[in-house]
Amino acid sequence: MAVVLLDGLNEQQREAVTAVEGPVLVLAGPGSGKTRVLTHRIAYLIREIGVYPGGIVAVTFTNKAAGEMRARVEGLLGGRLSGLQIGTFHAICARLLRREAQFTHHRADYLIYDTDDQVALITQTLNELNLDTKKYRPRQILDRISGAKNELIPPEQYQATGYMGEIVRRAYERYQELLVASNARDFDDLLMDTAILMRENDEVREKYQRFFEYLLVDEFQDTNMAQYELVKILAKPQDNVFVVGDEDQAIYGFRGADYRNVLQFRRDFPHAKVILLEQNYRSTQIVLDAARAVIDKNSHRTPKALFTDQIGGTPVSVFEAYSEADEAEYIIERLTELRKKERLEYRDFAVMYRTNAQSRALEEAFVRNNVPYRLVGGVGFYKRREVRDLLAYLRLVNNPDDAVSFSRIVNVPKRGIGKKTVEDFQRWALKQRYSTGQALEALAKGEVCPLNAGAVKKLADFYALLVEWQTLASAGNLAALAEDIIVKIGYMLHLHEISDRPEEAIERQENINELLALLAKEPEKPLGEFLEDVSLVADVDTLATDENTATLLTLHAAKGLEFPVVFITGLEDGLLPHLRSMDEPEDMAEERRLLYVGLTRAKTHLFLTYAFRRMTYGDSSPGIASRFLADIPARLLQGASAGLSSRRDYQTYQETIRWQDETAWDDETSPEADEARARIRGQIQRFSTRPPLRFIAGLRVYHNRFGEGVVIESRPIGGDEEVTVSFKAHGIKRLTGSFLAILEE
DNA sequence: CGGCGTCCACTTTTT
DNA sequence: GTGGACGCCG
Repeated sequence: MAVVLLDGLNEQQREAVTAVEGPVLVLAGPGSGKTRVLTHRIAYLIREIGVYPGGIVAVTFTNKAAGEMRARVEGLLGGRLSGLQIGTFHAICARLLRREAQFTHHRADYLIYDTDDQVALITQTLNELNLDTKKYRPRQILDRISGAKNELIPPEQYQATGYMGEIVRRAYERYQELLVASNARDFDDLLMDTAILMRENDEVREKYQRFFEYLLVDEFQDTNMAQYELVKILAKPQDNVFVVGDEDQAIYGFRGADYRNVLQFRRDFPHAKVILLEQNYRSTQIVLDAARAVIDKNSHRTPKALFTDQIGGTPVSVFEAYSEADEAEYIIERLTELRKKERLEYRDFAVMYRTNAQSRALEEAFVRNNVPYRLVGGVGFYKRREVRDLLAYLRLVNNPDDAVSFSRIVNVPKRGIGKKTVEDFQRWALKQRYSTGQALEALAKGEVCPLNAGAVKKLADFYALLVEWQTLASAGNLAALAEDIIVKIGYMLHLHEISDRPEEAIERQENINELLALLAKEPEKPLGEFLEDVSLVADVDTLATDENTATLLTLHAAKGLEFPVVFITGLEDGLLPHLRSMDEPEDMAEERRLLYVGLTRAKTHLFLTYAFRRMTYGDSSPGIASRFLADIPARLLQGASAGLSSRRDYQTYQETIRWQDETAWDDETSPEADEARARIRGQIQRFSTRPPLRFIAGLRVYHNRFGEGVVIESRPIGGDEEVTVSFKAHGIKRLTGSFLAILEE
């Protein structure tokens, strides 16, 4: 058996799998088989060491990774495992807090607020405190609160610095009160509350320290302070803690993650065994070299000697597109070509980008060319208005104290409970120290209140509906409950009313049906459990791997994945690196790591693209090649087949890059460096190609409706051209080139 | 109270 | 280019 588990592992991997006792830190480069190490280690612990599965806790970054890990361990051991805990920090904490609810401020059936809920609640808080939400941005306040929670600072311990700090302190205090009153937690609370509970309650802490015998943490570089605190506490007393990470892939700093935890781990566990996984089994040497050239520019890192058996490889292609549409067309062309030439499948291709907004142009091109694709993230299913509405109903049935859900749907569809009524109601509830649910109940029972009779009646009716649904919910059929809600509130009709176009209404209906189907899958599941599942799913989790389609995703979502062919788009200064990161060196380093993560997802083919101009906020702005591009040595690049059409342009491009390579400046921010970079960019742009135009000024053309005309000017749009034509009978029009016939040269 | 028009911020990234 | 927030008016 041991033979099977350790078979095919290299020396370092084997060492990591079998280092059973004490703390272990695995520094794992991309593609070095860390998932393999984790799964084999769990299997090894269970089969060879005889550890009880329930004593093992493995923490992953996404639910999907958790599912995959479980499947792989079960595959190795040949059967289902009960008790083995694999999940995200958030999911594991959520469960623990339910079990230990008696020691916390929340009931066991508390619910989890996502980002949108948080914004709604903080907005309510700010309004209550008479703070202008224009001046104090809800998102900003939430960021500060989130930062505090990540550092395990509850509102009462929050030290306000400055005027803004005082605002945050007051908002934090009230926001937290409202959360508790709604019996809800936000994502950060799951971690903070668990960590504080562990710190303060000896009995509970010792119970879990005993219970969690072996702790394994994946993506350790992306843990924040609260998570690391949990690791430290739960590792004791045996300190059987096994963490796997790579500082070069730390990309969640914005969420409070601190890759320095990797260094800190060595200090906190000085006797930890440190194992380096440096052999890469994923990529060609060229891909690795390109990635390395990019990441090497980051200072304060442990250099790693990544190596691969796959010598050489296909050079990395760089392409300057005219526009984002052109960029997308280029991708489709390369994809189609490679699919034929190299017999690749759609699922072998991934297109990555910095921001979700970039997916739009790509999607359009994929649809237009009938290339099947799947989008990870973006405006996810659970973020759709109709889905959120229905979920809010379910949540309110589950927990009538849920203030956010209440204000979301109390008047959706319209039932005559307007803003004024809701405000009065909330003020009264606050004064009486009632939660939302208690206030509704009191109202329905006829308790005196300052609201007028009509308003009371409407609220009482609404409450009666809720009570009815609660009965239905306890009867246990989720799908039946949801259908009853939809019918009683006339939701399908409402969908038509809020939709601008009939197709939109149909789409919304389909989303509702999808949600119903989801509910029908597990009709017996308790409502609370279903809602928790829903609130903890990330968009990455929805990535189904069985379909044969290309994948569109953000660089963040790409972590942990691999594809034979990877396109990284939008390599422009301001996008990657993102404008918002450009003035902080730490943020710039993270942008670089983000690109590094993207580059190292590729097995054999890597395409890097940027656009000469790109639509943002509805108007077009010029783009310049990302400064990161200049860090990749020319010997790894190919321009010719990447659209740098003429040999001369290609050479100039290569020379430019090579020149840069030799004059590597050490001070990244010096004026000289900036100037040099600007010059390179100028040259790259000047000598790169634009798509050749079919239509040039003076050309005589014919249009089916407008008849004969003469071209004034033309510019490329996607694979097509936008042509301005002066027609004999209709004057000047701007139209798509493919609708024009050329009469004569 | 609700409908409609205007203004504006939004685009970093996610559990 | 678009959705959400706000203000005015019926």
